[in-house]
Amino acid sequence: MAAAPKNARPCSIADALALVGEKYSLLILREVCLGNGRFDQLVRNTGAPRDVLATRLRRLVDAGILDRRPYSERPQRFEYRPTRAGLELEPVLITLMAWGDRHLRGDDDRPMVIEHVCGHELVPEVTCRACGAPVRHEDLTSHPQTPGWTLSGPSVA
Amino acid sequence: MAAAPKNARPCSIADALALVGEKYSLLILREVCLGNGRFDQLVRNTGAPRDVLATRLRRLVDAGILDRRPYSERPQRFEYRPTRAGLELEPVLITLMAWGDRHLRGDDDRPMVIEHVCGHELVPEVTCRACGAPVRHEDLTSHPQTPGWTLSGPSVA
DNA sequence: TACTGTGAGTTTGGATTTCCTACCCACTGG
DNA sequence: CCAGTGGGTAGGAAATCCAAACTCACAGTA
Repeated sequence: MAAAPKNARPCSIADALALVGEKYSLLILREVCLGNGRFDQLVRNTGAPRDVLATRLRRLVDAGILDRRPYSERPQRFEYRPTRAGLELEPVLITLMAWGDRHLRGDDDRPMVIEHVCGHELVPEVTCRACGAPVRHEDLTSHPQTPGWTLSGPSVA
Repeated sequence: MAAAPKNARPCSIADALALVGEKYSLLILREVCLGNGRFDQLVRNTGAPRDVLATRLRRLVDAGILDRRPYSERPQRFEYRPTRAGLELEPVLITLMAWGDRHLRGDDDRPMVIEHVCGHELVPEVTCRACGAPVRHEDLTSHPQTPGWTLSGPSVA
């Protein structure tokens, strides 16, 4: 998943996945968002092999999704924290988690529950900013913007 | 990414990614949601090698995310369409696409624009169903539910 | 009848990635 | 001095990916 597939539809989903779609990347981001940004915590909590973790961390830092900051000189120790771009990816994680809770588990064995400041449990909902309505498939119309690509595929081949 | 990492935090994000986190899976779902559910369209539009595509399709059908239905007998031809579970994954794709548009591109070269029935361009926003407020990192508190796992990691090791 | 094309895959063999175990280094606390 | 912890590397085995070729069934044309 290192690079976006070639000759494929140009798409920000593909681009985003090329960055964060590799195995463990989103789990790393999850832990970092939970405040667990140290190497060994990440190893324990994500289950990633140490070398893979080191590679992913470099990539995510390069991509501007994580920030690597020292929390101790002598011995030098670093901790990873989400940048603004990283934090803005959190809603994706939350939405995915809710999907997994709903479709892959019973409603009663969710491994994690998120509480919102409003006092209720967070049930995430993707809405249209303009009208506030929840997004439903039937309410959407897609408009490709790339010359040569129609809704159904490349027009010139 | 075939299976969820072992010894790692139990988590629906990990479970969901074990299903749809493999390379191309989400791009396949994107195309299927756009209505492009035929094998050769998927090959062209996702850029996936044919064998990988065949493997992914089987997996997604088994997982109940896609439905494989004949659209022609003689010759037998099949087409893939999203199930309800698949459609409910669409908001994740849309949120991810918006993130990619914002962070990986200029606002003026988005490859695809989605229009909402309300007449405006869709700008997706993840909100709290209870209070309707957009989800912000600072407003959330996570509560692990699994014995042995705290916020920062396994407590018993 | 033969000839060409299409849809939906499967097969093959090699190139990449990932995984896992072990090791290394710097330091700390006892 | 010793064991332990944080943050990595090294090396080979295992899994995955990829491109291209191949299959099979049928359709259209001539």
